Amino acid sequence: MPKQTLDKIKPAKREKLLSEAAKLFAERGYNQTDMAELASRAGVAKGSLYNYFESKQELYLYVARDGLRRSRQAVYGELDPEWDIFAQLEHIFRQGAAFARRHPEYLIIYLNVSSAGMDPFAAKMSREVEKYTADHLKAVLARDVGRGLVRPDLDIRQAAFWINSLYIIFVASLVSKHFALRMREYLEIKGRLSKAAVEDQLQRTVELIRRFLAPVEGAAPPVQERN
Amino acid sequence: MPKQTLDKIKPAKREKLLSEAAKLFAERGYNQTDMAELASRAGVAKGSLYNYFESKQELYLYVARDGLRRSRQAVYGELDPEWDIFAQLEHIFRQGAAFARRHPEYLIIYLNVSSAGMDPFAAKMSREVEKYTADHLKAVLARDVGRGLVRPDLDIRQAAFWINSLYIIFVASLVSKHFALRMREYLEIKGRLSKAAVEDQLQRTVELIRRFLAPVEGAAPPVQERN
Amino acid sequence: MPKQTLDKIKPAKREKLLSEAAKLFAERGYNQTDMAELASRAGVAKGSLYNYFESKQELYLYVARDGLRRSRQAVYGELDPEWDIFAQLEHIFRQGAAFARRHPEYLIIYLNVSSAGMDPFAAKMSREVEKYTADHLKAVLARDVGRGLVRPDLDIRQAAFWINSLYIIFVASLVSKHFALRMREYLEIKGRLSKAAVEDQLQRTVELIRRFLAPVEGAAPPVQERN
Amino acid sequence: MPKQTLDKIKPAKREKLLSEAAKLFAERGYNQTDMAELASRAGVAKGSLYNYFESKQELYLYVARDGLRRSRQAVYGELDPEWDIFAQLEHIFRQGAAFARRHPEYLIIYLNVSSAGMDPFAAKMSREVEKYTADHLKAVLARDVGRGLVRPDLDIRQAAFWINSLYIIFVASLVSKHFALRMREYLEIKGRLSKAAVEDQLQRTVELIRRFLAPVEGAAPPVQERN
DNA sequence: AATGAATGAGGATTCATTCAT
DNA sequence: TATGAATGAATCCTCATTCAT
Repeated sequence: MPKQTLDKIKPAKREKLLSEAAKLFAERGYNQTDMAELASRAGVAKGSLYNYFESKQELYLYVARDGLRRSRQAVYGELDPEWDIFAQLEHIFRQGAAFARRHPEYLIIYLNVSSAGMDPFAAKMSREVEKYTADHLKAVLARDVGRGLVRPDLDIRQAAFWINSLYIIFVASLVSKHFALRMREYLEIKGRLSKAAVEDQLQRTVELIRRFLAPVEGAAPPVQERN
Repeated sequence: MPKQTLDKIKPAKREKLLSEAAKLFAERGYNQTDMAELASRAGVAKGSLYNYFESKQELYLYVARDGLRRSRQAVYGELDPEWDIFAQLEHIFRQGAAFARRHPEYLIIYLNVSSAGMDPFAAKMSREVEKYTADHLKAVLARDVGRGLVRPDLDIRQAAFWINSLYIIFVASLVSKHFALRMREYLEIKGRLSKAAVEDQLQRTVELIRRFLAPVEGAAPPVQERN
Repeated sequence: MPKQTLDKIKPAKREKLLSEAAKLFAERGYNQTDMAELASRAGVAKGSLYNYFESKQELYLYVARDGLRRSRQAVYGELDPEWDIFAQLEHIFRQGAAFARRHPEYLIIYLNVSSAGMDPFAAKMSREVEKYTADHLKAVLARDVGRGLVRPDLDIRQAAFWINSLYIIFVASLVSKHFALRMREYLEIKGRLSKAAVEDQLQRTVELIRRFLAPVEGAAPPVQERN
Repeated sequence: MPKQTLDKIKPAKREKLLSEAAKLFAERGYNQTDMAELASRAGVAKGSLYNYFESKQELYLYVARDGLRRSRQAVYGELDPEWDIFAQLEHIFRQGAAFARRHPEYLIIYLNVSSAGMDPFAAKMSREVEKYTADHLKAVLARDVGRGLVRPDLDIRQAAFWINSLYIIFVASLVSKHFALRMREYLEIKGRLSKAAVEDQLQRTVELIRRFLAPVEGAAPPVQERN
């Protein structure tokens, strides 16, 4: 979608631009982001933005997709497909949390696709955002039902939906002022969310899911070793 | 927060104004909503808006809080505090779904408080939005632990957090284009979300929660009869 | 120019209205004065202002003329026409200074008639503002030339013009931020203008004029006694 | 205070803009001047004004200061500091009158700084406006007392104050509708102020001052020859 | 006569996008 | 290709005045 020109500029410059754009869009929201300020922060001329992208909307879309790609890389990049679902989920949550700490901007942008007035973006992005994760979760769940690690009566689609829902709320709580406050309210945490509190919450959530997935008669299956 | 003048105008006019404001804010988002268009849709003069509210921001805040009140009334208004947690949750989810159908605008506005650039609003509203539900859920859970309806080893704060998280995702899926698409993707639903599909999803989610809360040894407790 | 209704309201209310109007016009200037705020300060309804006056412009004109009348009363009201020009001038300057202290608003409004954008008012008021003083000064000067108190070669019109010019600058220095600062700059006065400094300046100015008017050969004529 | 952009546009365009701005501000006053109309008169887009200046207020301030500089240049630019005070005063009054004829707008703007509601501007400009002239007048007077051209008992600060007061009233009478009318009223001039009448008034005023400054025993000193 | 809600023209400022250099 | 000045539609808010009660 961006113009060819974008590929011709120095990678460092391109990185800087995309990174500043993501931060600014996350900070201000789409409408409140000023192309002039963006250009200035990125150290390029305002007009140059229009050499690289057709419009603000294209730029936003590109940044959002770029963020999605980075997020996916961060979360799934080092995930071994052979791990069982429990190992994968713990990995996913932990990498998600780490990514949220490093690049809250991309998660904020993701969360924003569901905002009022962002329907044009939702129409273009939602499916591609969700499909990968949905397919992955379902495939692993199905496989691990087959392996006897997950209870056989599980409704896989529902399970994937619920698990991902908890993941969304979890990462949202790490990057959104509102969701962070909500989490602290529910969990009665005073002050800022510490790294330890996040790790604790992560483990509790994964444990919750483990319990939900595990075959009923026995205890939860042992955590599979990875690397 | 609104000016006194707002109380002095005819109720029908006030209703119309607040209702159109909610719809427009939900449709366009805060920044893209034009006060002139709002006035025109509400059938009042632009200047009149400023007789009722100090600013666009005050108006938005009032509409958001008004929506919260309506939503709470719709969801909790006819809830009998004596019902057990399972009956209450089913009621809450069902009333939430009905309210989402009747007034998606208020839920959309609620979801928007967590959007980028809405921090000023989040700072003012988040706590009051979440506290009521958090306190209520925790109280009922604690009571029903005491009654033996809920397993005693339950971490009540965590449970309340997770239950409400599922509720948020559930209603979001009914009002947001993005979340609706996401739900259809996960659940492999073709076309629009039918009322029946929503009811089905509602029951599955409540059942999931019931299972999670129920004392382990026995089956899930029977659904409590209400009137 | 005001409507008849103005005469029918209680004098105290009318006084309050005119007084608040003068203060507000002086404080903010004509354009920046808000009829709503004026009404509120005066303790009347906004609509009532339009029962008393056709428009903001009429109101302003009335207040300005009213101020002129008060100022003239304060300055000339107790002046004995039989006093010589020197006694009269000292009286005028002193009463002018006292009036400036009591009612700076009216002098400020007078000074404003010469502001940019106030030509419509200048067209209506300037002559009536200036004619009285001009005629009076010239008459007394002419009389006192006849009495041998003022040098016979005096150009009476010029003298009246210059004397009044000094008077204008003198009172402007008492009520206008700019002219006060200018006076302090020229006279090298630190801090606020004290009452004593004003009296000193008054006497110096009157003495200057006395010297200018006095017949050349002799000393300045003795100050005429008045009750 | 203006933005850098102002320096980067073509001088003719900048001149046109500043000149139209001065005229419009002088014609309408600050508040009544519409940025859109200004842009249109200056032949630039409305938005461009905001590329040059942060705000209307900054623009006004710049125009006012620019006018002050031009006025000072016109009046003092060709003044030889070696001239005696009488030659200098005649030069100042004459150049002032000429400048008032060429650029009444700048003098009108100066007079406006003392208007009601212009205190924010007065606070920023008054001292810089008055200090130069005050210092200059006092210095020349002191020097010429030393040279025996001015009577030694003169209170120099007072004299400077009075002389400048007469100058202000003189130029105000050339540019302000109100002061022009006042002058015609005092001097009983019918119709417009002719150039000859202005020159006559100028000479009379300077003669008045000469008489006031001259050492008492002798006649006024002869007019000093310059080039 | 008094009130204050209603009106809408007006006006400062913003900002995505264009385009000449 | 890079730049940033130019543009003008868009938008929040003000306020003199009207008019129904």
